[in-house]
Amino acid sequence: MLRMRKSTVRPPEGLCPIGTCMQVLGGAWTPNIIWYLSEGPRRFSELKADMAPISAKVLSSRLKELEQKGVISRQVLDTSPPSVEYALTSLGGELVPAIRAIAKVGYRLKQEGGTGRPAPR
Amino acid sequence: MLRMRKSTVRPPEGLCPIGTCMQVLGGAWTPNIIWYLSEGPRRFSELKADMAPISAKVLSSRLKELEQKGVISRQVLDTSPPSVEYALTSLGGELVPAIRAIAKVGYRLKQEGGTGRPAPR
DNA sequence: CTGTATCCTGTAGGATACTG
DNA sequence: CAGTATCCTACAGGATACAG
Repeated sequence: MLRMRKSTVRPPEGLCPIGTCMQVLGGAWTPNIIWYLSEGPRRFSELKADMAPISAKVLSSRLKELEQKGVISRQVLDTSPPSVEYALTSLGGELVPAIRAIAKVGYRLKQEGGTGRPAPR
Repeated sequence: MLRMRKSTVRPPEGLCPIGTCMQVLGGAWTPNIIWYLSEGPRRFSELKADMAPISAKVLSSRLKELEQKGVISRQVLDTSPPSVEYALTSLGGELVPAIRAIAKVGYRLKQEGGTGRPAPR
């Protein structure tokens, strides 16, 4: 259900700095995770709910990756039942402007829908 | 050769604006294309060379997609042999800051390499 | 030079079931 | 609740060959 478009997101890395970062937000849902965490810390199930049809497996692995890269932090709260809170690290916070920039253009793109005005050279 | 990491890049779109834009720069190499075009118009073979091991097929389809979305323009110059010049449209130009933001964080990410300082809450 | 047509493969990620 | 373990498959994209 909900087949998602795939794409390779790892150009050689040496070419330009893009690759490096795309490795971070290249994964499916990754930008969304950052997005939602930018509004404040959030628990696993909350994120899961936020992101509707994401599978636990994928959410879990994206979170693990991001944690390992120092983009988010994971804190186990010893409540019962146990809950885990994820939050952006300061490094992760730096991604937010980038994400917002992307989102901003996303809007325009959706509006213009492919008008394709020639470049203003 | 040069196996590239794949990832789905199309979260439901309704969730947050990210999806919309990730559809644009989600494809492999796509950010790089924008990146190189941001330095000025460029021909097919130049881009191909810029991006080293990209296959003609992929470059071609990415370019076609981007053109269709109004992000780049394609102009056939009637030289002999014929050459084609690609350039960012004004809309495409708006992607550049986003890309740069991504690139910027890319550097940091590479440097810090996963220090993972806890969030400053 | 600028692509398109095929064929083939790896792998991201969905579904589902199960654990602490 | 917060995951992990399996199994499975669609599809992005590499290689190669060919075309205008």
